[in-house]
Amino acid sequence: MELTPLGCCSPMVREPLTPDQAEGLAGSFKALGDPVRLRLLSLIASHAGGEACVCDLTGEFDVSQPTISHHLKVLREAGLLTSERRASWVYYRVPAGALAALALLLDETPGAVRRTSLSRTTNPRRSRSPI
Amino acid sequence: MELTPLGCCSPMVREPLTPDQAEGLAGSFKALGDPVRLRLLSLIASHAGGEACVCDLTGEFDVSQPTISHHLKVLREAGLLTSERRASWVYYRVPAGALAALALLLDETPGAVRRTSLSRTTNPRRSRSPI
DNA sequence: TGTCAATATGGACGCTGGTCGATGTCGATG
DNA sequence: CATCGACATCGACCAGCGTCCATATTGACA
Repeated sequence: MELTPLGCCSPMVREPLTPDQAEGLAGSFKALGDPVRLRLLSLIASHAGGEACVCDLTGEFDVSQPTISHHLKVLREAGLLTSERRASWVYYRVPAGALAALALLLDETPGAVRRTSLSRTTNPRRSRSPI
Repeated sequence: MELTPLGCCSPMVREPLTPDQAEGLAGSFKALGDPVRLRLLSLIASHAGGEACVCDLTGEFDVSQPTISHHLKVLREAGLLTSERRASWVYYRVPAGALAALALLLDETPGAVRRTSLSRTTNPRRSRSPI
C-alpha cells in the first residue's frame, strides 16, 4: 500500500511494486478471488441502503451458513467489509473507497506515455536498466 | 463478464453479479492474488516498451525459473499477459485494457445515489425485495 | 549437425483454503 | 430464568496451489 500517485498512470504500471506492496495487495485480490465472496460483496453493495444482514445473504447460495460466515470474515479482514450488530442481526456494508482504492491501482490511463524500445537481437541478460 | 455499464456506478455495485459472472471474475482476481504474480505484472507493465522477456524477470525473485514460468502461464491464461517469441527470448506484455476492465468493475463512483432504508426492528427473514 | 542458452513442461510434495456438521455465543422475548 | 433465533467458531476433510528438481523443447550459432 502507500502508493503515491504522481505521474502519468497507476503505480503498478509506472514502476515495479515492492515485495511489501505486492504482499499487501495480493491479500486484497486474494479476497476477491472467490466467486462466493464476489457475489457477497456485490449483493451487499447493491442492496437497499448499501447494507445487508446475513439473513439476506445465506439464501442466495448453495453453501452452508457457516461457510457464508467464513467468507464474510475473510472479506472483513481484508478491509472490504465492515460489520455492525443491531438487535439480533449483523449488518454488513462495503466501506467507502475500499473497492475504489484497488480500482485506482489497476487503472492504466490508456493515453499513458511509454518509453519505446526496439526488439533486441543481442542477449539482454538480466538488464535492470532499460535499453 | 459481459457487464453493461449503463447506470450510476459499476455493475458490481449497481446489481448483484450472477454466479457465472462471479465465476469468471473470480478467476481474474485469483490470478492477481499472489505477490509474485503482482510483481511480475508490474515489472512487465513498467518495463521499457511495456514488455519484458523472462530473463529480465527471473533475477528479481527468490523463486526458481520454472516457478516464474508457471506464474507467467497463470497470468497469460487469465488474459492478463500476452507472450511473443522473438529469437531465443519470449517477451511478455500486458494487453491494453486488461487491467482497466477489472478497474472499471471495482470503481464505485463516490457520488452514486443509493436508496436509503431505515434499520429494521422486525425480522427481515430472507427478503429478496428491498424494504 | 552438435551444442548451448532460454524457456516450458512434468511429477512430486507440503501447505493453504473452501467446505461441512456440530456447537458456542449473544440478544430478544416470554 | 428459559428458550429461541441469528450468527460465529471449531475441528476435520480434501482439492487446489505454489514450489522445487529434473527434463523436454526451441532457436541460434559454430
